Amino acid sequence: MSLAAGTDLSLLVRKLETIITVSDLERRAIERLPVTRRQLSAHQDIVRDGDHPKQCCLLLEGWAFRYKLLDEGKRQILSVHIPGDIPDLQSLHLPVMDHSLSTLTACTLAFIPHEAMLDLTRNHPGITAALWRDTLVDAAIFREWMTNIGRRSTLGRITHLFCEIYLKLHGMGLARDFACEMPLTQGDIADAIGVSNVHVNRVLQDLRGQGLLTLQGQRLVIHDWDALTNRAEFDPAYLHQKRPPGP
Amino acid sequence: MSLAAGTDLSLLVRKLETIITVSDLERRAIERLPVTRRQLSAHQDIVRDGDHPKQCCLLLEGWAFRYKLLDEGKRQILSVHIPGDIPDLQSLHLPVMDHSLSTLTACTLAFIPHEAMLDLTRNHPGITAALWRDTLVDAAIFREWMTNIGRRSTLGRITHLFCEIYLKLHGMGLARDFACEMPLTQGDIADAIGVSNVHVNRVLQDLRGQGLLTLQGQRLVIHDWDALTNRAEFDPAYLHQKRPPGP
DNA sequence: CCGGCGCATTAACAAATATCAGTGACAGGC
DNA sequence: GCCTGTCACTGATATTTGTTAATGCGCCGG
Repeated sequence: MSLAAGTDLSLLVRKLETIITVSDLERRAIERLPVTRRQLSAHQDIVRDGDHPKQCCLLLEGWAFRYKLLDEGKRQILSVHIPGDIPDLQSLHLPVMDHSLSTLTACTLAFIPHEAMLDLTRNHPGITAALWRDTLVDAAIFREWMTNIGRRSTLGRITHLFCEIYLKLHGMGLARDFACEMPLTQGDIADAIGVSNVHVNRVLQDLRGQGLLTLQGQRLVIHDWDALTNRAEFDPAYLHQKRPPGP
Repeated sequence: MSLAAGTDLSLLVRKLETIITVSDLERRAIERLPVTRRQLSAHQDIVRDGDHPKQCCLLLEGWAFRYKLLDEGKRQILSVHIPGDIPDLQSLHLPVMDHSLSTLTACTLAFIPHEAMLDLTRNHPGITAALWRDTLVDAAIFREWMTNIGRRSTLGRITHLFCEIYLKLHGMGLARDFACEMPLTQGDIADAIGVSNVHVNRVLQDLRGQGLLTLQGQRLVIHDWDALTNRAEFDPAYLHQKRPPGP
């Protein structure tokens, strides 16, 4: 808990507002939540497969991702998270983690005790519905990823991932003009879309060669949004964003 | 609404009991829900991508599945549902369907108006939590499927799918002795695990050749559960079943 | 009883993708 | 300023998987 708590939690309010309308009463209840701020460097696990967490975390700054590890070091990345997300909200009702959550870049996190979140939901059915809905959007994104991994070409998978990340950032006001940060390495992208890192490299070169996008350092620039969404068969409906998702 | 409504809805209670403990008060509230029973034959859409449903359906008899369609007829199956499931519960908070729901076999369904479900959740926070949790388990299964499709061998994917289905049926008392119905065609399996139907055929023959399972007509018999779960790298934790999942 | 249809199966071949084995650029720690 | 590790990138080769096309079987309706 800190002086900045109100500020930290206003990010959560902003996130919920991309999904529902938040009343003043609800806003105040949210901003009264006890939070513990913590800084983590890149590639630190926040919760691990098998853990029984007693708190959720709100991502304030930086990127995080969820993943599962299989035999022989195979890894599947399950989701990518940006400021405003609560990547382990599900732990509120599923006591045992079935996957891990890790920082991708250096992050600032606000930890909120489950106790406090459950109190909040007990007293504010509207917030309960909003948080429930947030986990449902999460699931909708999983469904789209399944489709991406199972049924699209590698080129389609990569472009679809980029379109999604750009729109998520844009929805939180963190990107515009078809450019954004892209801290995922080629190996991360590979583990997110179910191919090898070598193949990601080759397809990225193809995409660059076609002039569809630039990916340099940690920065993605999309040169032709319409062409890209076509290649990806990208339809943003699954993101269930409140406002019409014009980038 | 019908005389059989109480009976129909006791299936929902049984389902929730595999996940939480249901009080008598809650049980009575559930059994008071207004339901419309309907029979559908195999391969009928229940809700379609883009629809704005005004009700949820409880699956009473038969199997259903969710799917997305892509260009050129590609299809990704997202989940398989058995009696006790509410496959479109998410429509309670996500007004627009981002995928379709269809019967796999002939089905009996109980439709419950959103209005009535929302009333139920307003008056029974415990049920809200249970339903929310049910959608979270749904999402946990999506995560496992993503991993399955993205990072396992075709043989692993098929065996993993079979292990999951068997345990889900077992959890609802619909299967024992390592045998169960399996109405999925090879083409359905292919669309669930992201490979071609021809390849599914080849790998199934391999599995039969190894004596791990029998798949004849519409019936699956698992000959060596331990060997199968090993091949699949199957860990049932992600199903979040209340009781320890010994088959 | 026949015809049609969906499903399982097969083979031959083509395409996509993984694997392996590197190279070089760059950044951070000491 | 050097060492070390990570990351992007490359080429050769091996595997896996998809595609296409054809066959046969069993079931259902007329």
